[in-house]
Amino acid sequence: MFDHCIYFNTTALARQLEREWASAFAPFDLTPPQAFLLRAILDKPGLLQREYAEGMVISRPTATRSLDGLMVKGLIERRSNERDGREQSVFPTAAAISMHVSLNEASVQVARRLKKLLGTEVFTDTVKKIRDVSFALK
Amino acid sequence: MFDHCIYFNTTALARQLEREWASAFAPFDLTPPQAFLLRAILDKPGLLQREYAEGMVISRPTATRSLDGLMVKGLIERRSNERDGREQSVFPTAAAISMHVSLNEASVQVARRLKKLLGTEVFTDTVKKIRDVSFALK
DNA sequence: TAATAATAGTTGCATCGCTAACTAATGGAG
DNA sequence: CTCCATTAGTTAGCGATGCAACTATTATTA
Repeated sequence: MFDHCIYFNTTALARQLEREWASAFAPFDLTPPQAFLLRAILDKPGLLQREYAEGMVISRPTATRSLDGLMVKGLIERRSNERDGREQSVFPTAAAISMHVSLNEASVQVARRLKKLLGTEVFTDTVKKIRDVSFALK
Repeated sequence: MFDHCIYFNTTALARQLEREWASAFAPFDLTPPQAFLLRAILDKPGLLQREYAEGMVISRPTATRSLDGLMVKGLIERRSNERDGREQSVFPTAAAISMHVSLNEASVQVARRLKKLLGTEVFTDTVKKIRDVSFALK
């Protein structure tokens, strides 16, 4: 019934992909949102929470709680900024740093499997189109 | 950083689209998931909860709770099946039926706007590609 | 027929996401 | 310098979603 609806099909796909990446990150005891946020922090440590929120395209409240979760797991730490008391810079702990490579690898493997399943070209073009729509909506 | 990641871009787009359709359905006091489920029921009344769950690509527990919400709003009713005591058929109330046309229209209008924004061809092709990935993951 | 398996639906629990509203700190205008 | 606006982050409250485990009912099998 909603075959041509971009909302319906995108949200459905998002849920399916969530499951794929959940399996991939399960060995690390991380959910996909946690894992992606951590990967962003590992890639560019020391940014503000706000900046990670922007990068992940989530609201700041969501970022607060995701970071809370990562802190409970001992994977990040917040450091207050001296020049501006409002800001908090986020850094990965040693435990997180030791996961860096394998975390990225886990994600790459899922993507690789999908690429094979769909064909590299289709895969790449699909991602590009999704990004285009996303960009147009900003 | 996740520019080429299908998970990241799809979930981000899903959240953006959620917002677009939320505005469209706000006048009806319905969230997008509620509105889409109701539209499915209006389109094909009398199916089992399980069947609507399948159609919407959500789990049965989620369907249970979404239908609870629609029932509280007086938009659907559940009827126990006599031949099989486990089953419950779902029907729209008169109140829901009176919303049918304008509900669909509200959704069409958002889609129309996006189509214009992106170009009909790009739009259609994007939806098709998203569906292809979704199908491949089944 | 009695025991077991399968199915429909629900409930408990957890995560993720949002908006609105809040606190605390900084910046700017007067 | 003081008042007001802005900004970073948090909290409260809600809905959506899933998995695991449960109840009730029906179907199957021995």
